[in-house]
Amino acid sequence: MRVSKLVARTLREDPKDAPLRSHNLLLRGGYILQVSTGIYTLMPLAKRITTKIERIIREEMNRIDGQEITMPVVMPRELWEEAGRYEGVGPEMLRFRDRNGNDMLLGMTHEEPVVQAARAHITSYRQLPVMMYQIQTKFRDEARSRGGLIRVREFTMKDAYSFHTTSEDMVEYYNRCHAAYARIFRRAGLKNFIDVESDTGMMGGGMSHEFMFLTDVGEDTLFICDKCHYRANREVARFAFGAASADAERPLEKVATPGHKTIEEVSTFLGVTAADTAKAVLYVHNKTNLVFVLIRGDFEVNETKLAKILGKGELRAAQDDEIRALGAVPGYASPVGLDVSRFTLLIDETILRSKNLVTGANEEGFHVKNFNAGRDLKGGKTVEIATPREGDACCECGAPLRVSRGIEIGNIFQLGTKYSAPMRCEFLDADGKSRPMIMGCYGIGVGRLLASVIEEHNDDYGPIWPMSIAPYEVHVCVLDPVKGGVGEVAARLVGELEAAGVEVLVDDRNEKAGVQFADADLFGVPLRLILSPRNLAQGMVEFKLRGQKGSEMWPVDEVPARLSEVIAREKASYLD
RNA sequence: CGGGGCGUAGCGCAGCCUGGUAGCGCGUUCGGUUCGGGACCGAAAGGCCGGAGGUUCAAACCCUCUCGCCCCGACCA
Repeated sequence: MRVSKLVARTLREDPKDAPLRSHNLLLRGGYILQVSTGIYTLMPLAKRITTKIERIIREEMNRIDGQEITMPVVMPRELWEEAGRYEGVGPEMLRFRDRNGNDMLLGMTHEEPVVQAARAHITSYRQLPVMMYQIQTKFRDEARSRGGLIRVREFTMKDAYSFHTTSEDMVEYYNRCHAAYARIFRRAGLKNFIDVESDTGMMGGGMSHEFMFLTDVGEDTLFICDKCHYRANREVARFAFGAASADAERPLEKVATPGHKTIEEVSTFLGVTAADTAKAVLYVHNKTNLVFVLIRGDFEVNETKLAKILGKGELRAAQDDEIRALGAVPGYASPVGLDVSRFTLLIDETILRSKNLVTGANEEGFHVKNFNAGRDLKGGKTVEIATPREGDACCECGAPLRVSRGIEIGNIFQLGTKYSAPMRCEFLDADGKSRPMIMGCYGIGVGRLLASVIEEHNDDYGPIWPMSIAPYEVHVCVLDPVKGGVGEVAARLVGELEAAGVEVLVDDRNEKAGVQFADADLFGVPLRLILSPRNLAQGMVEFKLRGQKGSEMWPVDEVPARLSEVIAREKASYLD
């Protein structure tokens, strides 16, 4: 390919609105073009990279017996009603009508059609297990897309679905897929990633893991134990509680706290710590059910955990009038003295471990001291819905947890029969009995992976693509092509390399060296050859690795052989 | 959905407060001189000032409404 014909305009000036390194470089190098919020065109360089990433994904999926299919982007409402998800999924699913007035939707994930396919084609245990996957466009109408390709609305995703006769078989396959994912990311050149336990979210089902690329610009918060390697997304992270307080329970005592409502105000006013208080957090679940959460003042409620406990439905913070309707007073609320049958009372484990806490008196301007849940509350359900904090003890080994940020580049779920049962995707077992298939599902965001690779591999001048996914293998700069026959030598050399199967990007423009080098840096091709009258007069060509300072001089006629050697070496370093 | 900000030439921006025939840098085109880290000189092309309505003799500029985009948060994976 010639740079003069490459559809990729590089930018000298910093694009605005692109604080993320990957976003910035993708724009400056002409890799992507925004069409709308969270919707991008991938220009030729980016397309070549994603094609290579997809090739790696295909190889690894095929290696674990995957079969590639393509499912539709547009689906009818009826299909999604079969598993009960049409109503369950929120506005992130784009819905519309076709010309006949049928309710349609844009696929954001493909459990329904893949289950339909399995149901239609698989009837016997003899045919199982099976895995089908696709690499295809998804649309999620994100409330807020951001960061270039990191978080978009339309994106290409590899999604895979496996079907099994037993949970054991599914779990075994889940582990194979787990290993395949690690290979995919390593082959794509990514090093700094881990897997974490995660929430299953709208997918539902049992255990799930997310593969996270660790970076400060990540939008997920992860808790990591460096001692036992427990690691989990904030949404599911657990931690070990300290020993229960052995203090003697003192009698309840009402104290005046005029104008002091927040935990910080109350604890400061009374001269205690936030950990000596019990915080009331009120929610409304499914529009009518009031949920009263009591948690120690120094912790925050993890709403993902809360939603899981409450089950399906909408969850929002309660309004003041709804709180008053229970007889509680906003800012001075607690379950003490309230009719517990009128709401759902959830008591976090942190409360039960503590004694003599300060909590609301349900009276304007008053709190009570020496609240002890075991003594002062009747009813209520004990739960663990506190979000861990940095330094809290690991739930497995007790060592302090470390916090890190990450970008989710892949996830794997143990779905079980969440979709196969309602959709009657069944097989006949050896006893002739009909049973729902046990499923797993596995996703990788291709664009996110690309963006993550840049985040990991770049310098001030541009991306430094790993050879395994680089848009081209070698970038040939031809300085002063009209002088000293440089252009002719370049053409001959490029022809020779291309004939040998090398992917060459050649800068055939009559541009100054600085311009060519700057663009070459933005294109990030890992190997570079520089042809100039100066070098060629000595019969030499300069060879350079992108991102490294030094360079070597190679005799012209040795270039093809030496280059293929380097390419082979580079490629091998990304093989798993 | 809440908070903040921005829409003026392909890109980055000034002009708006204080209304009076639209400007700068980069890029692009043509001619010339240069030629190893974003050269220089000269000429030129390119804008319904996001859209609609209003105020005014006159609106990029003032007012109202709308659409789009960015950042932070909420939400989601």
